[in-house]
Amino acid sequence: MVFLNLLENIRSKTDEILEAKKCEPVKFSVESAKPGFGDITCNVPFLLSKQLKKSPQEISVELSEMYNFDDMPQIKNVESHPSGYLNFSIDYTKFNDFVIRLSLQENYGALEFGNNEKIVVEHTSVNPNKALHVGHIRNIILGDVVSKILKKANYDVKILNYVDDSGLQVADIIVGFTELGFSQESPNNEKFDHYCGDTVYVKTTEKYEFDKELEGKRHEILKQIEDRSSEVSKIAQTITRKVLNEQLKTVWNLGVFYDCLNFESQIIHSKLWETIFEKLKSDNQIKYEDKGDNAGCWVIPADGEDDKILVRSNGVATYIAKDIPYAAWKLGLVEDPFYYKIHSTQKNSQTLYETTLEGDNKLNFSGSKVITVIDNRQIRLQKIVSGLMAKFKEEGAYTHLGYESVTLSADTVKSLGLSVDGESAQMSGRKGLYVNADTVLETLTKRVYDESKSRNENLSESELQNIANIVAVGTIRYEMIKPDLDKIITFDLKNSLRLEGDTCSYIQYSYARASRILEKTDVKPNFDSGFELLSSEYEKNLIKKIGMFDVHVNDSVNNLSPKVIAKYSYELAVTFSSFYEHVKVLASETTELLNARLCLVVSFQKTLKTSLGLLGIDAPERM
RNA sequence: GGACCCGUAGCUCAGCCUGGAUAGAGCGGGUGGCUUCGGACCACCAGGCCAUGGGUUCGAAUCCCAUCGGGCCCUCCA
Repeated sequence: MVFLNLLENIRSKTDEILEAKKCEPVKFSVESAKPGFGDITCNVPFLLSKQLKKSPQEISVELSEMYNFDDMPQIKNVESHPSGYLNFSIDYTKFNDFVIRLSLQENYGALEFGNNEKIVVEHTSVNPNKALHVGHIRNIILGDVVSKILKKANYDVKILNYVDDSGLQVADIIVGFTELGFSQESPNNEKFDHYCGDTVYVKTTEKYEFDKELEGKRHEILKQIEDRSSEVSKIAQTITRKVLNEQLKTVWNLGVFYDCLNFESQIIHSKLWETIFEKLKSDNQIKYEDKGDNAGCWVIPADGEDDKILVRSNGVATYIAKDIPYAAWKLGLVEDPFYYKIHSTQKNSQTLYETTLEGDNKLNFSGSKVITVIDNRQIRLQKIVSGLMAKFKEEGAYTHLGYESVTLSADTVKSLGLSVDGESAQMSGRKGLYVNADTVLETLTKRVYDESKSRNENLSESELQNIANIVAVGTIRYEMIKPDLDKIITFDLKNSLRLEGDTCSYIQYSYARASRILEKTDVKPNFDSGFELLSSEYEKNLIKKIGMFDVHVNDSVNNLSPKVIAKYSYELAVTFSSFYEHVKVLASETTELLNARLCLVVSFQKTLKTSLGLLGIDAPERM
């Protein structure tokens, strides 16, 4: 810990001073200061004003004289600002060494939050009847980045993907195959998931409009899918597996990997529901209605809102009856009915497991905490589930990480040959109103490839491909992580191709520039020397920014907020770019200064790489 | 009818959780900077009653309430 340490030490010093002054305890803040107000700032004088019956200014002056930094050489002094704040200044002749040395460590920025506690992150969870589109990408990237951040905070993270292979959406494409005679092989080597989503699904659901008999078939088909011995069920198995495998390829291309796949069909067959249903009954969490609108149903009582029906009057469970046992399973509340087998080896060579009902291999993918990443349209359902889970385990063990959806801009809708009223449109699989993830990645990769080629004459084909891939993936990830979870992303194909300004490629470019500096000199950075020579504003700003990495990791873990790391990465890159422009490293006057600056450049690179790594973004040496 | 989310510069957004000093970025507009560690850049200018109205507070973009705009959810569908 670097900057966090300073903040905590100042906080405890302040606490001691308050105790010595016999003040009532107050909840004050110690945080990084805005430029022009020292390096670290504390608002405690404001909060004591009433209690001590003095002005914040007076208190500030008084307190500022009571600090002693003998045991904190990184702090130069504290000043009372006329506004009332206490402003602390860093002694960079000491702080530099501290930051640069620590930033070289492998686990720089790592924090102790989790105690290696097991935590389950579930994300993706897409019906295996279509290709992934940009809306799914937000879910996948958020889930992936949250997992990485939790790992950084020392949680033992297990990543799950729930494969919803038995719903109506799957039934729809099976209707297409069995009733409308769509070929079970995709034409012209088209990616199979694209074929199912773009052609079979759209065409089949289109037909429902005119052919009500066909629409009736989907329920019949759905029933047959759930009967594992039926011919239709076997076809559905084959088809959904094929689609899933294509979806996984897309996901792997984005650098996302899982530990285990859970199939909904197996959860249904596992009798988990029956177990949990009995448990709910015996714990009086649900009630049987014998009169009123819901007569004959089992319902979950919800205060304020309508009760949620769990089992219909005909005895058939509703869809929420799939989510509840799954949630309980993830939390390890029920005996695990599954065995595990290897599904595949992922692109990063990590083994991917899947659940199975036969076999003898037992593994454990449950956690004492669970985070489920699903968009906010499901917030009502998720509230019910987490409410129920809180009855079985402590409050907060089951967390729904929600976010707003991705819509398409009017221009992008137009480019799909469709029209829309207004500025943007919700995506719709049925209407063919979506942009596939593969398409976005391909378009972006091509754009970056061209850009990079025009800037570099002497790069080989494979180097160009590699750069294009790294920058394209980074760009998609960055755009999905950067906005607040509560903000709707309006996806615009053209806009997403931007490579200037606050974009991933800007950040990556700063890394590539740093690489070039190191490449152009024969001097090997020697970290045994002191770094007090780094004293210009640009150098100090960069060191401070590097040192503040842990503050942002801390913030992002505490709030489950991936965007904090995106913002930090950008700020770090901006600070370096300014340094780069104003401090000519290779033109340093003395060898000592040159060495110190080279070390700073290395320190920056390592930190940026680690920070981008949390976002699942690679840093290229050249681009 | 009920629940949740959003509203900050021409546009896209950060800051809001945890109230405090001068409300920050990017794009777009206007200047300036390559005898260059790579211009996917840097430096600067213009552009804001932080949706509106109340309240709490010594102090509100930030907390509370109401209103207005926009979105989204609420079926014995999945």
